[in-house]
Amino acid sequence: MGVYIQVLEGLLLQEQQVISSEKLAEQCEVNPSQIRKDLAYFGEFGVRGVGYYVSDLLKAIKYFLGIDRNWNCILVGVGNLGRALLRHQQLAQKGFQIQMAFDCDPFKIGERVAGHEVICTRRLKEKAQQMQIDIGLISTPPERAQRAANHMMQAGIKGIVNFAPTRINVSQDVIVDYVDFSNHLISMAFRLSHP
Amino acid sequence: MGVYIQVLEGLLLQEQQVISSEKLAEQCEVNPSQIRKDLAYFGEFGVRGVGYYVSDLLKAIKYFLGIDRNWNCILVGVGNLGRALLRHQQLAQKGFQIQMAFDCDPFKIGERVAGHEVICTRRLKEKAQQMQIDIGLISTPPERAQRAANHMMQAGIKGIVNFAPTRINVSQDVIVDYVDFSNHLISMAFRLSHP
DNA sequence: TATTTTTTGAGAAAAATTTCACAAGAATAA
DNA sequence: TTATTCTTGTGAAATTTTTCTCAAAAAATA
Ligand SMILES: NC(=O)c1ccc[n+]([C@@H]2O[C@H](COP(=O)([O-])OP(=O)(O)OC[C@H]3O[C@@H](n4cnc5c(N)ncnc54)[C@H](O)[C@@H]3O)[C@@H](O)[C@H]2O)c1
Ligand SMILES: NC(=O)c1ccc[n+]([C@@H]2O[C@H](COP(=O)([O-])OP(=O)(O)OC[C@H]3O[C@@H](n4cnc5c(N)ncnc54)[C@H](O)[C@@H]3O)[C@@H](O)[C@H]2O)c1
Repeated sequence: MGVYIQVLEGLLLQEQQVISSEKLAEQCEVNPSQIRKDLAYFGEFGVRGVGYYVSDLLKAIKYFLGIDRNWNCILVGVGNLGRALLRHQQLAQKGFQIQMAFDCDPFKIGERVAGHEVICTRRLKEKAQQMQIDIGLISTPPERAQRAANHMMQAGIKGIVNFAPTRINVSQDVIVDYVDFSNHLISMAFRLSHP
Repeated sequence: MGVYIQVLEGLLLQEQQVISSEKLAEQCEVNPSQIRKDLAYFGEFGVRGVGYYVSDLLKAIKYFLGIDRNWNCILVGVGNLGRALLRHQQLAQKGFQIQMAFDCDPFKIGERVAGHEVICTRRLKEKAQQMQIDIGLISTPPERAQRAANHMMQAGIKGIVNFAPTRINVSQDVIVDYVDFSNHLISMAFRLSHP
């Protein structure tokens, strides 16, 4: 589904107003029926004989996915990856604004990164509860990921995206999503080895 | 499959020598049959009544996936994300060593990042051909990703991992893998919106 | 040694996903 | 107006993935 958004945003920039499932499928590298099935799932957005109106379709997809609004995020672990994420303006443009950044390293606390003052992790609960935080991003070393998750749960955060390559245990009302780049490299290694 | 490695590596550290599909499944948050099917696909590694020998299983999985060797990588685009990747030692530990880093910004060329001298992208072909490079990582802005890919293809690179949120066109003997964090955030937004 | 327990490997069944095929709606051309 | 072309939405078919089940192998116990 993310691909559709990516390609449709591109079409919008090129000021293309209408696209057929066939053309969209080509750009997304999927089957046209796949696209029609996916889109039909949440409404009738196409016009027979014409195709889909790019702008309307984008709005519909975003509404369906729940990204027609802003989501408040915090980040724990201001290291190499954490800094990159804080400086990555596109996240905010897509509606995922990192509101605060935490670290436990006294040398990092107080430092400013991309307009954020790095705050001590011990103050996470207090700080995060002042604002309604929806999503927590973990970019600590793997052995600290569980601790970061615990802090987030104590602050009532219900969605955690974990960039550290380790599983974490959470109460069952919390949703965890794991991001692991190395999986992509592994997949690449596999595909290159089995031509 | 990446999850299995992650969890098995953890078990190895804890010096646990044997694990059953049931216990492994618990930690990986998947179904035990799933694990047995997956593992049986490339051999008989389990021992009935006992389970799987962690170390042997890891070796077998790594061999099967083609990550029992080193893969030479280069990176194009030494910005926020590029720097994070260059400084991320775990990649090299996993057998994906970033051998060279390229950028087109004259202010960045010559700079040293994590032991790498940033090289002008125009010299990519010449430099990359001196060493057998397997995989190219793209961390340029999206509008420059195609150009980066073209440079890589000219140097004979057959695997491209694209961190820029845009599709790229490649000749059919080149494998592309797309990494897009925002997909994870979108998925999280969706799951939080539909409880 | 015989019996019970544990746990895999794999065939069968179930579920989910993807693709096909085409009727029907909308635009265009005759 | 009528025929033709284009393209969606959807039921049916095909394929893939996941889960269930259990015989059989290995270890533990009696
Ligand atoms: N650097 C990358 O490109 C990259 C890529 C993929 C995954 N990752 C993963 O992301 C994580 C971070 O990687 P990195 O390269 O930024 O590491 P890093 O060591 O540069 O940064 C980790 C940061 O977390 C902080 N920290 C440690 N414990 C903490 C705690 N309990 N609370 C708050 N902050 C804490 C440290 O002070 C440090 O600033 C790692 O798990 C790594 O495997 C990194
Ligand atoms: N920063 C993040 O955390 C993050 C997260 C996810 C995805 N991304 C994606 O990764 C890419 C890079 O993000 P960033 O934040 O590092 O951006 P950035 O602007 O900091 O870095 C981009 C770098 O690419 C270089 N560059 C531009 N054109 C080039 C070319 N033709 N050849 C070589 N180098 C070139 C620029 O000089 C710059 O150094 C973007 O596409 C972004 O969407 C970034």
